[in-house]
Amino acid sequence: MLQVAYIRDNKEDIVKRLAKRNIDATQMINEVISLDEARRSLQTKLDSTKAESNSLSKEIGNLFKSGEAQKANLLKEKTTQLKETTKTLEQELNYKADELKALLYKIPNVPNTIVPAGNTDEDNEEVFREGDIPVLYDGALPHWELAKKYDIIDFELGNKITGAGFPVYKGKGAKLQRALITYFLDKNTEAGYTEFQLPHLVNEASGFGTGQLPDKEGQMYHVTADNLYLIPTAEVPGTNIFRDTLLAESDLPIGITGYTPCFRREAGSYGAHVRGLNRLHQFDKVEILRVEHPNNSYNALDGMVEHVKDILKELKLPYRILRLCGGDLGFTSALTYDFEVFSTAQDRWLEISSVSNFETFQANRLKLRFKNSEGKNELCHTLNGSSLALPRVLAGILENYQTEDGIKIPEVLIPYTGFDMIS
RNA sequence: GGAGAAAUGGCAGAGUGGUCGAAUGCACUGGUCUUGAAAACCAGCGAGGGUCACACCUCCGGGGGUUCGAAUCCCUCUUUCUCCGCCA
Repeated sequence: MLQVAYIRDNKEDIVKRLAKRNIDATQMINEVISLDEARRSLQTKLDSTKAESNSLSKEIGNLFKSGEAQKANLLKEKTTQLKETTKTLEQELNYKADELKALLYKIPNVPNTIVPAGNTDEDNEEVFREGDIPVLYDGALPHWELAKKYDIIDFELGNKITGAGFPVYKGKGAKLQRALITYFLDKNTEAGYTEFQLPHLVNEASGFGTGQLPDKEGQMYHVTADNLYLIPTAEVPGTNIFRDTLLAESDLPIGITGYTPCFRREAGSYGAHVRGLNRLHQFDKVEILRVEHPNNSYNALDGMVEHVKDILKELKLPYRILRLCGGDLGFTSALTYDFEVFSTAQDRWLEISSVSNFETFQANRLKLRFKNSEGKNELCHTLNGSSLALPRVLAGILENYQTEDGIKIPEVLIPYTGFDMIS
């Protein structure tokens, strides 16, 4: 959520930068400003009415004390009137404030100046590419075929137990999955992130804190009996650690990491692009999350990108990094880098990580602040990224590491799997 | 699930109808002292709204009520603790 004061002071710039998302925010921005003006003038009226009745109350108290009950009772009548005025003003004020809030919830974050303009993923800007694309043997298979051939992932069994999009990992497949999780967590903690185990269900307040609510509830599984939501990403419980928090400047930066399953309802879509592990209702992910001083957040973003690069390099997977264009940028993000692994057998790029700086957009909603060197409370910057999302990394490994004799395990993972080949 | 107690500023913790946005301690900031640091002493120090700045308004877990006036009384919800029950 953007801050009203920021909108007031940077109207033109905001409209210009939001245009990169292909939205014309002029009207919304103007409405915010006029709603805020209306809100403030009501607030002023209400405040002075309350001030009057406060001072009358004091007077009444004093009169009763000095035994002048008659005078006091006269004043009481006056306060009754003021009370009614207060009530109506309060109602009007609440109405305006709600309207303003609802509108603010609808305005996405302002893209950073280096975000390229564009509509679709085709307009994303490739900024880096590394790793050799392997030449595979004749008859190389996509991962869903490999999964069947080596009996390591069972999609049909998942259908039986739950439904589409809930695969069952078996034997060496399960072990490889667990190896990846442990390896990612180890890499992250080595880089200074503190490991957390977080709840997989969150309450409504947390959903609002990170922006899944009020508009995107359809994407989450909802446990209606207890009004809880299954997390779509560890970002939700992880970021909400810091809801309503006032930090000392010396607490920054904070880096945390956590493994969680992620649950996403997603609108159903079928075809090769969502086959196998490409898109699931339940998948595993290791997330990194940072709370930063505003002066350092872009530095930190670069650091996170380097960190993810390092992991992919160790896994020896061919990948590229994209700077997302305005049209592809997430609602809450100011700048996002996507990582994609090239899947040779599918002959396409698979998104495996998304690293973003939200600047103060989340912090404003969360009320996540720190006391700065001037003693003033200032909003922190928040960032997060996947490091990494499991299914597509797994798909990438299966497809790129396949040989006619079986699937080789990347060297860095062998200490974690205890085997070097799936055959 | 049953019975009881509690929720107050960054933290701890007083405060049971008016002068309480709230004692005190810790933490923090500035100063004195010191070669420097520590200690000691002095001063400052909650948040949000509002204002050019003041004034002023709101906030004592959330919501509602009583009252001229509520941190304080009542209702309700949530959470925590203690005891009992049940259970991995």
